[in-house]
Amino acid sequence: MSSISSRVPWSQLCRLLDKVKNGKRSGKKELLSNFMQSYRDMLEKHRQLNPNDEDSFFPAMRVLLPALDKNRGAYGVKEKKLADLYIKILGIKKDSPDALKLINYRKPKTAGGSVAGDFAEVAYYVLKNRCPAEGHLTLNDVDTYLTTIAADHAAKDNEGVTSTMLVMLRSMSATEQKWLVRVLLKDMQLGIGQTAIFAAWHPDSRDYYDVNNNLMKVCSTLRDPSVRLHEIEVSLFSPFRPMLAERAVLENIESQMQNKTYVAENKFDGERSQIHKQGDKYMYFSRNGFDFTSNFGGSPKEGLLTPHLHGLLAPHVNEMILDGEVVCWHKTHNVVVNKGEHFDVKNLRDDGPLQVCFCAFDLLLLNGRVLTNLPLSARVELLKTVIRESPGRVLVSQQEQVNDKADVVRCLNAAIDRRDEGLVLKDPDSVYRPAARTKGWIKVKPDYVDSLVPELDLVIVGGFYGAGRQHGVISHFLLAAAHSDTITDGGRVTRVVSVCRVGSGYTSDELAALGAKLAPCLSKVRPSTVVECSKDKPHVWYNPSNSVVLQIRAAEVSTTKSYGSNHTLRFPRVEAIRADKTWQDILTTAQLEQLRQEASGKLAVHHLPEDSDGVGSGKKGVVQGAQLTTRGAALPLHFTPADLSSVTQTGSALAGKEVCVLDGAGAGHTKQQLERMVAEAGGSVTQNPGSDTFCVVCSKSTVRSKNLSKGHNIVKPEWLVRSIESKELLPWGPLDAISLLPDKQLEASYTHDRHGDSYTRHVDVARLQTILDNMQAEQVADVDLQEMQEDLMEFDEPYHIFSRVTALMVDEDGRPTADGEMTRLQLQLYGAATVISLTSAVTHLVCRSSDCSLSWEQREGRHLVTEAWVEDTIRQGKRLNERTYTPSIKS
DNA sequence: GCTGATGCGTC
DNA sequence: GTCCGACGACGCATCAGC
DNA sequence: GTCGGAC
Repeated sequence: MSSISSRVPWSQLCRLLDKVKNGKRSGKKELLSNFMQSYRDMLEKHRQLNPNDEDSFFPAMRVLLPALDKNRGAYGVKEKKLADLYIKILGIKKDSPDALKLINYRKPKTAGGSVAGDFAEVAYYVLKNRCPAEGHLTLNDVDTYLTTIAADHAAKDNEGVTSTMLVMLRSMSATEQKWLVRVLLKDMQLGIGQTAIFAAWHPDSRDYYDVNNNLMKVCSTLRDPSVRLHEIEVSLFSPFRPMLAERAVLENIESQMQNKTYVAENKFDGERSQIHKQGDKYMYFSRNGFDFTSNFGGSPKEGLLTPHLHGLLAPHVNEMILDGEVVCWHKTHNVVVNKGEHFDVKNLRDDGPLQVCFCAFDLLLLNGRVLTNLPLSARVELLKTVIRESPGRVLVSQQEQVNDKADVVRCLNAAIDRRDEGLVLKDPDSVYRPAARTKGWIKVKPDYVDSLVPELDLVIVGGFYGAGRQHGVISHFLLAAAHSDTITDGGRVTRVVSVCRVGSGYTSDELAALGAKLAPCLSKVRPSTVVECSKDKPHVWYNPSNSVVLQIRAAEVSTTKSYGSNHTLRFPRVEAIRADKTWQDILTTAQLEQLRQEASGKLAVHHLPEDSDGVGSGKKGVVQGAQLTTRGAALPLHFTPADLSSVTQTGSALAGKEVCVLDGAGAGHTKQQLERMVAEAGGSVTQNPGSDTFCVVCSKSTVRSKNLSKGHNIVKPEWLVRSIESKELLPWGPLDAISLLPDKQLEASYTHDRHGDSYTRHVDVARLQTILDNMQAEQVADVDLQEMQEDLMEFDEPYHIFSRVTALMVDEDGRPTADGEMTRLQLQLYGAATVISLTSAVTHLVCRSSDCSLSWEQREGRHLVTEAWVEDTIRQGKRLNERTYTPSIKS
């Protein structure tokens, strides 16, 4: 029996994914829901014929949510390996332009400005002329190949991976490869995430996934959204997503604590681990549901922990699930060692100075009884009865009551003295909610508090191009400290060494301003003042002597071999852009070393004042002059053309829209005139269209416009002028566009007939003439519309119920209408052709209303049916008699 | 056998 | 308030190239 | 892990 996935062409799924990616948010959900519903319908029918078949939506779901798919292992390929792989199987030279595009996919100059930073998109352009125009694989084929790749990677069979990739290359179009790449990279860029996708599938799917980390189960157990799952609980040997903690804001800590008594625990600095036990069988799962049983021990006879844990459990404990943290214990110093200190708790050696220690803080199941709905206080009481502490091996998290901010501050100060990572505050009445971050637990760390950590001023010496949303721009930086050994007698800094990279803490506006400030100190080669920093060469270098100083916040200083200073920072982020400082004012390597020694690397050494006022006012005098630079304070954003500064806005047709004007020829304007008009109409202008760009304006198809057409709507200057004149955004018809993205194509097909005539708008004489000319010429626009129809999804037999149906949606007066999108999609999904104006090919007029004024003569023998005919036909799986669905005829 | 790249998991 | 993606550090495993 | 931004 063939599965549904073997009847879904991969090409068709890719078209859906393209539409979802390019669609508006609400549209994304609807597209997915429609797809899921039809898949569900087919599964249901399939199951009626084959009651024992286990087929489910899983093959499709793991494509939609590849990052959540734990049912097969890693592929072992990311951008770099994929680049090598493609270069190999395409047989292109390693230094050819296309090979360089793949390897340097982030660099705009080599990869191509508009697609740089999106590896799948870069690959698409490289593959475009090198693979078939249309693929013939099904979803099931791709699913099988992916499983093969994962298996070959696990078996270290590189040749196997290469040959599978080659087979797929030969049977897929470039677009299909693009989506394959996204699945392999586990980053679909759909603009819609697990929450929405789960919600579209089944109301219980998110909760169910949270307790089993198993997409296959989610799909096979939850089939009908109207059938709810009553028991959604953690269960033995299924990894659940552990409960998380929300970040504390010390100023508001009492309201975060709901003004009641909480308990404070140590925040252990190790790795989250859940231990499942039944008799002598044990399993260990990490925070993300990965199985580390082989490291810690599947039985009392093996592993780093189970042999020591087993005997510490009370005799009556048969089944049990513990939640806690595995940390490292120093055997001779008798202390817990910070995670920052160069070890891996999962791979400790028995003969070393460190051993695994489990810090238990919750008990979720005991002897068949699920405890998640008990209050924390009750769970912890039970926890104490099932497990005995043993120094250095097992300990149970100690709790201390905290009533107000002063109590929290006292506990935090004590944590700072112990060099702990921080505190976790818990509501003793709270139940255990898998994966929830905001329902009862709060984490407090010293580095969240301004006054507790020192300012670390470092200078920018390098920049890296970003990916995804930050594509095409320098988005993160290499930072350096002053090299103490080379500071001269006069105290002048002459050399700097790298310390860390940083890529967050600033807004996008601040990043743009930073880019402008850094432009003058760009350097093609490493400046001689930057001492060579072993690994990770930045894409561009900056001269430290006139570069920008950043104030960095971090949790710890630690030693490293990755950076020239031999020091680095844990959790670095930008606190402020210090326009008032130069490289003469930055941290020195000697100071870094001192900070590292001072408090085992922890940067917080001071106490907070224990009167509650001291905290709230901490913000004031602490960070002198450390305000982040704001937009407009420094240079104008580098993408804002200066010649528009004098334009005054006179309209709002383009309010909030960013437009890129390539030329203005068609409308008798210059590029600059059009740009000014855009600004006057409230829009903004860009020279390099990005993801926020509304449209690209140009009069004819050029190399540049073709390149841009993959990610942008390319429209003609006439449309721009007409829209600005009529003071509103006119919808795009086929005549207005050089090329439209798929979602806009669909829109255009609804609002315009096949000759470009708008259903909803008045047409002036000049435009009418254009339309008439166009009808005679029968040119591009018509072809586009036909392609668009062909692109719409269709399924193979036997689900081709509407084959040989050509449908036209009509309103109650029998006139073509753009409404009824759902019915139109359903028709297309099940094999009908749909058109947007009355032609001789039309076989069915589908009326949105239950009565209709169309006469028999006007129908010319066509079927006239209500939308119910479509719905009922799909539901029953066979084409129903049209006559019983004829609308009543109005006179 | 060493080293640097690359990927995959943790935080 | 929630969700999401783009970023930071590490250690270990693996592999290609010397 | 942190962070900013979209919704």
